[in-house]
Amino acid sequence: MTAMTVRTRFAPSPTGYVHVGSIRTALFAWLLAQQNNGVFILRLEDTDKAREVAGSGEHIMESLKRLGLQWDEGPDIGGPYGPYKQSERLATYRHWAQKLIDSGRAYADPYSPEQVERFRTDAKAAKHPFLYRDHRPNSPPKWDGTQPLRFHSEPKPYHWHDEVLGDLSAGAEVIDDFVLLKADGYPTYNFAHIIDDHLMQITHVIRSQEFTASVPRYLNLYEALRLEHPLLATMPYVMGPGGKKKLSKRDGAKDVLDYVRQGFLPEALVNFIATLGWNDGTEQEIFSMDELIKKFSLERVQRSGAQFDEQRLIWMDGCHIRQLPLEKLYKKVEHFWPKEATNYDTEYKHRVLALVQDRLKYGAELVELTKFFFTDLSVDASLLDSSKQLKKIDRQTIKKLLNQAKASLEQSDFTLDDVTHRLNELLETTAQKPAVLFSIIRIATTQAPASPGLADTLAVLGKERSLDRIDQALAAW
RNA sequence: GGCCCCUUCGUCUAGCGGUCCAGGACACUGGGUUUUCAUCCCAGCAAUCACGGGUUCGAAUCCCGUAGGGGUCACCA
Repeated sequence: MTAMTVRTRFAPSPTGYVHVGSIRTALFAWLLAQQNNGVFILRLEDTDKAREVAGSGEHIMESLKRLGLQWDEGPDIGGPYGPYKQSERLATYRHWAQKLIDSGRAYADPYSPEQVERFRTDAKAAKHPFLYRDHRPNSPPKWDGTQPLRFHSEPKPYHWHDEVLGDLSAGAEVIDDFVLLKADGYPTYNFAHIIDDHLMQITHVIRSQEFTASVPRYLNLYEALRLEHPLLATMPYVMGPGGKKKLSKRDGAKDVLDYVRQGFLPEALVNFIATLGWNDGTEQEIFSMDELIKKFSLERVQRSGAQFDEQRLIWMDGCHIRQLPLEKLYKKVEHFWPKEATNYDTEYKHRVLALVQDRLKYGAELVELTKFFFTDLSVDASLLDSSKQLKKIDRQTIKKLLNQAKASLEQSDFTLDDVTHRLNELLETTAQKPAVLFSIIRIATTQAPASPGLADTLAVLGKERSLDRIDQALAAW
């Protein structure tokens, strides 16, 4: 007996960008497909033309691609069960709607939107849940395609299993006659996704929490259609700051592409998003893509919401950066050099990158961290005053020490070994602590509040530039 | 209001009846590594496991309540 191919899907509506919360749903669906040698499908649910945002379909695809979540079937590349854009599948939905009409399980809604709205507000005023079927017409008109088409539900209680939440149940009171086809001819999500998941042979429906309350209605519809339902898995929300509300665009949730643009590594973003609400049961925190594919499981997905913590993402990106071989890191941060770096060859930039790899947290930080390797910064004497070690030492002493350093470095060939040797020698001849002597030289040669190790920095900077900067500092201090 | 779901350090979490007066990580604090910032290493801070009842020799873990939070009740997804 051959196991059924696992087919998962990510089905966003093109109404904007994807934030961390929705991308996590996509990631888990993708991981599940990869781990089972299955198929990951991208389907665009563009059935609400009022809310649709032009270009967001492309934007979503770009986001997935940049994170490495490539789909096997989708609107741009097609596949055996296309089209993968719901607006291009209208005839299919009408066909299935007709089946329901024929079996007496769908009927035309005779009310105007205002009338339905009135039913709703009345129910709300009476602190009652709104049920359309309380107003179900006895003899609905023949459906002519201009009225909404409603599902004729058969209310009953349901028990079902959710791969994440476990066994769930709900009573008959939540089952209602929801709209299948809107007056504009487009299907609702509630109808379209069921037809598509079936036709596209989806095995696992992984979706966010707001849909769990609707599951009993879906189950009722599956029965009316005589279809088996796929495995269902509910993802908890990713919460925004404060932890009370789900992450949302309204409250400033960032586009995942923004993180990519800031130079966060895809593998770090994926690691972070995956471990926000999932872990493998060990104390491991840093996972490669391959490890995630191997170890992921729906059963270990958290049942409660998880708050988004950017600090943790920053830390994690630093971890991934440090793990990367220099050459790979070089390729990934190519776009983040200070603009002055264009005048320098790749060998020099490699040497600079090697020095800052340990302290780099994300790509965009590269500018601040390496600026002084590429351009002379104006001499800033306030750096001396803000130094814990130097603020108590008078300018004359500082300049005297710097002159001594200059004298020695003028003799150096500026290899790392020689610079190191001379710096050590200077500590002895000046009888100074490194905290004092090295700070002076460091500030003189970098004019930066922070830099890599002094000997390394000088060796990369080179003799001419280092001595030049020492002279400038001596003149200005 | 009805229905459904959730509840362990500030945050992400481990834990599926005894090895937990609760472990790890982020953040924070202090110390160490020839300067700074960072890495790395040590140490510290931090949850009476939402609360109250049971069950049990024994409960963060099982059961029942309560409270708090969230979701849903659209011709949005």
